[in-house]
Amino acid sequence: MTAGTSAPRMRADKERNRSHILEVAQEFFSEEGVSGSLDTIAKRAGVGPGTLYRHFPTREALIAALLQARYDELFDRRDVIERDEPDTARALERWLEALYDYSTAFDGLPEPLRVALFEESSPLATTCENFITATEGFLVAAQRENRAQEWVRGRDLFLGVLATAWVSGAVLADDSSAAVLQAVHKTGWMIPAT
Amino acid sequence: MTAGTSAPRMRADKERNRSHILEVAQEFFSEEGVSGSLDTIAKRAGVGPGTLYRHFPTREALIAALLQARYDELFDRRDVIERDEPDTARALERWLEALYDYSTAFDGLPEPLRVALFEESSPLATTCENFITATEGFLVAAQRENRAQEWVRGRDLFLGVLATAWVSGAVLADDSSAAVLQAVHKTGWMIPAT
DNA sequence: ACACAATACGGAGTCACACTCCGCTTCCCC
DNA sequence: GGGGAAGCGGAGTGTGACTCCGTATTGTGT
Repeated sequence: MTAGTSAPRMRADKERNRSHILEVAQEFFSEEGVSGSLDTIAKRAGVGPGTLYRHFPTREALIAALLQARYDELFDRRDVIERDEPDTARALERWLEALYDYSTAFDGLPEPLRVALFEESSPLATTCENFITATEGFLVAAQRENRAQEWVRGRDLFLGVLATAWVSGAVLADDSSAAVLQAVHKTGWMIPAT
Repeated sequence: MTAGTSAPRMRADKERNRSHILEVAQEFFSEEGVSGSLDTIAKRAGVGPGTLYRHFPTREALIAALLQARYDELFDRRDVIERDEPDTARALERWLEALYDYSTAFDGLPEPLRVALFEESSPLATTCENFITATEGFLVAAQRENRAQEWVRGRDLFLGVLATAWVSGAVLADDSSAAVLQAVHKTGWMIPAT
């Protein structure tokens, strides 16, 4: 059989540029947050802006490509939780923590993720959908054992995580608000074990 | 005695321009959200950009001026709640609803408010501080009667409200997520009456 | 009523960033 | 190693934030 429909093999220079841009963008977004200047990324990568935009037509596309690696890692984490966490509420909690870490990967990341939730054309949209589906899985399991409020949905919890991550983005290093808000959120959806 | 230090009386044209800019900005921000183009506001108001920036040196200053009117209204609401709501938890809840309405006044308003919380130089900063103080008042009263978790602070609840408002900013009209998140938040900080 | 500071105005100008377009280069296959 | 397709660079365009200074408007003292 052939290599499959998904990888028509790239020209060498294209592939080289693409991965180099991603490296540079990774570093740049880590320093400046996801709303830093794209032209600067191109300059730092030693390519023209045209090249950057040909590879990643929008900022969201670039972010999506960067998140791809972490995406796989996140779903590994999900599998681990599913495998060795018998307590359904605790499992859901751990999954939400994982999601939180994911959406805190870069400064300002929650914003495009939130937007993507309501624009199906965004390259981040399907990513978000997957997160919601996974969340829904953990949530339903917890609800079946009466360990989560039955009036919440996966979508709501995902938005809650995003909102918490959004707040953290501006929180001072010594401020405990992010932790408190996570606790409020958790106390809100969870039903304590009997 | 003289008119006092606070109002050195403005030149007629200055006063006229200032209030006209505010009218236009009010309408424009209502349509486009608080991150719309300032130059466009100047154009619509029939003044040069210089005039707009002389009156309101930053976007935050303009927003702050616009919020001033609603600010008074909000604190009236606080007084009403304080006067005729004997249930301390319900009083806090109503106050948080008022804050939520306030921070939903314009599209995108939660963002500058959040930023202002961590930049004391912002003209919105003192506004935020007042909100937190007021929230703290309701919260402490509720905590004294064991109707609110003792590990939350006014600042946390304010941030929680902002976060909820932030989510609502992108929510589809028929989506109930905003309401659910508010409920999660409430369930999180509140302790049911015995 | 008038002149003359003082004050405020307007809009052209600068800078930074997003994003496009096309002549030229590089690659790959025969 | 030749030729056509694929990709590249960077100059160019458009928009928005924000400044600067010559000009117009205002209020006041005479």
